[in-house]
Amino acid sequence: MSQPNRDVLVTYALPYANGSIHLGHLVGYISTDIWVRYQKMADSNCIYVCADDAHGTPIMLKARELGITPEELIAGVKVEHERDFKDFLVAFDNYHSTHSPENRELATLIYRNLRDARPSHIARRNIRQFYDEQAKMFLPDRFIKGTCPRCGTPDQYGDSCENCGATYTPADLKNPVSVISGTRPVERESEHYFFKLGDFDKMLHEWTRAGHLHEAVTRKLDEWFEAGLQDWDISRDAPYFGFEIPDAPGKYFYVWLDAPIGYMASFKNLCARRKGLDFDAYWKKGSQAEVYHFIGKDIIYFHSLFWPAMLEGAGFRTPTAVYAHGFLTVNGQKMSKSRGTFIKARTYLDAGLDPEYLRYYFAAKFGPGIDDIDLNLDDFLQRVNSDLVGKLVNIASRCAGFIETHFQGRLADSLGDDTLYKQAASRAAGIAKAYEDREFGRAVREIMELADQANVFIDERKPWAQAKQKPVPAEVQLTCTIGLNLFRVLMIYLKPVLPELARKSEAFLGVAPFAWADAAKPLLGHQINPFTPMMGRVDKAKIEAMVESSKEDLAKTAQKASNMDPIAAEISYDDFAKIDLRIARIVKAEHVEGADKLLRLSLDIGDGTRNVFAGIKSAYAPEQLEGKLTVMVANLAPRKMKFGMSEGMVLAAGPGGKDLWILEPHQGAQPGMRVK
RNA sequence: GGCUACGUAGCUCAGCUGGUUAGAGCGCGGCACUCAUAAUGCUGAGGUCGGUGGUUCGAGCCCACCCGUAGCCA
Repeated sequence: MSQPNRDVLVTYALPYANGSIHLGHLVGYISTDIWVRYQKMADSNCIYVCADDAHGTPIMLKARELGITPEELIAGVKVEHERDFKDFLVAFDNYHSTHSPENRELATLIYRNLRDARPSHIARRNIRQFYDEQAKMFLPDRFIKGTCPRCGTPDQYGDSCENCGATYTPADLKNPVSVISGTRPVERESEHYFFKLGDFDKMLHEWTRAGHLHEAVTRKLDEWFEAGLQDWDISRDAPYFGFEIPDAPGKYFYVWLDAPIGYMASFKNLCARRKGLDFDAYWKKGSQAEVYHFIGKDIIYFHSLFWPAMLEGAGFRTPTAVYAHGFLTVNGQKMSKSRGTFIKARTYLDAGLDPEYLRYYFAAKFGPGIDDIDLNLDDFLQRVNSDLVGKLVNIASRCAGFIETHFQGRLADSLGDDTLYKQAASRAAGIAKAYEDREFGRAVREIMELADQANVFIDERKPWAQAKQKPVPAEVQLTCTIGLNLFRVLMIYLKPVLPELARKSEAFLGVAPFAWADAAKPLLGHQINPFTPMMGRVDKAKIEAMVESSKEDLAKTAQKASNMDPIAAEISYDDFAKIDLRIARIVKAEHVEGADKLLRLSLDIGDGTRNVFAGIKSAYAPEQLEGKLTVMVANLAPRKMKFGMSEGMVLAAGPGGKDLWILEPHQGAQPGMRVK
């Protein structure tokens, strides 16, 4: 099945340099890694590149919050990401960053090519957008919150409602508030740069149905063609962490413009170090090399519309295929912080779980479609233990002892009856095709079927019974030689999924690293090494520990991430009871001469009026208040102020300025009633 | 709300362009074996294929509507 001379470049979507890798990410990185490892075993010249996606507002703000530069932030995250990938045996040929000289150069080149095309594929026009006057920046939709215009749910993001699913623009929100400063944003005009996607309508229409995509993906994309391809806003105003647009001071490339270019940049960075690797041979128009982008289903349209159009417009080749996969659910549900199923890669490893368990489990469920993959933790434990330890490794384990003790660790010179071996070896092409087609689930099913056959075979031959004869018959050596050769074939087939277990198997058998073609010929008359357990069983306690520490993990970060004032120290009821809160009628409200912030309120609490100065002038006019009921602290020690005595205090909430709201009781409450 | 997927035994999944009594693995029950990390083999019990209606000689597979789940909506 090997196809020499195949030049293959593979990418997986770039992780955002703003947070940790979690198990959901790993579905994609691992499945892509499996495909790449298969390609390499089958003699393709296959290269797997990736990078951190390092630009954009969230990274800029997170760095600001941490009091470090964005460069420092992304450098730290990159180290963490690379360590996580390495520990899950995801073997990139290069891992770069979109904040790199290569990416700046390529983004600039692509932009210039698009802009200078005749007619130009870049347009400029003014748009209105929300602006935070305090933070002095334009706000992305996700940084504006407000009340959903459709269902009235408060505290929803500027692009959609989590409650009713409505999508809208921030301008539709009721009471919009900037997440950054808490102030009300204002609309402001600014010039933006647009990529004229509509120029590529015909090209994309053809491209999306020319075998580069899964059928379901093509159907999904038809939505955009029907609606008509709109211009794509590729610029953002300063302050922004990214690359400044050429000849456009203060304007930056939107993070999604330079992110896919990061694939090329990472590859280019590798070309500079690896002999014989030529950037143009892969990316020039008309290139015969194959380029595959593996992605999650959430970012299909960036990769299947914008990206091919950009490449086409800028004079590069378009991808051979874009392969989208589904999302990860845990125990049948979306990953959840409160359930402890939002599991970081590092949390899994720290719990002492073997990364190959997860690689196997994902592989067993992975297919070419966009169906979600469920990590059922009970199933995970049973399936991995049964398949990997009980069936697969067990074959080696139950044969090795006989060879070692009775035959000095030497395999027989022939198989005797080679029917079963030939049968197993003949499956190579079918399993190769399953890998090639990303039908890893099918591949695993076929391989485990062979493992079952091997165990049945050993059971039938009963070497343990024969080994009781003196001298031990050669039949025992034959049986175990067949058994170990079947194990070897299985490990060759599984090497893309289980590279570490394959490495241990190679060491045990005393052979060079497995290649795909090795399955065709048995290992005979060969000295093997003593067997040592290669893989332990999944420990239920470790899974439980992982879930528990995921809960703790998220509890900590949630606390840190929240802008909310921390809840004050606990008090007893007695402490609370000391505060005498009363319903009060505002009988009079007036400005105080010489005071910027204060209003003088006369409050009636049933036993005559009291004089209270309240710092609410910025939010209320006196006439808005007169006659209203509110709540006051009635037993607060009187305080002498510049303008007179203040005999209590009214209760109000809000960050201050215009955003200040006094409390008002429901109808029926009367002045003087105690609030308790 | 619109669109695209998905919804098959307790669990995880296969089911080719519609065709006789719907499959596998795990788990569970029984039996056997004891070489092996209490691993393995044989065997058994489990499903009105999300719901309703329709097309057809015939539907898990086609159509309509509904319910549930995931993702997307520049």
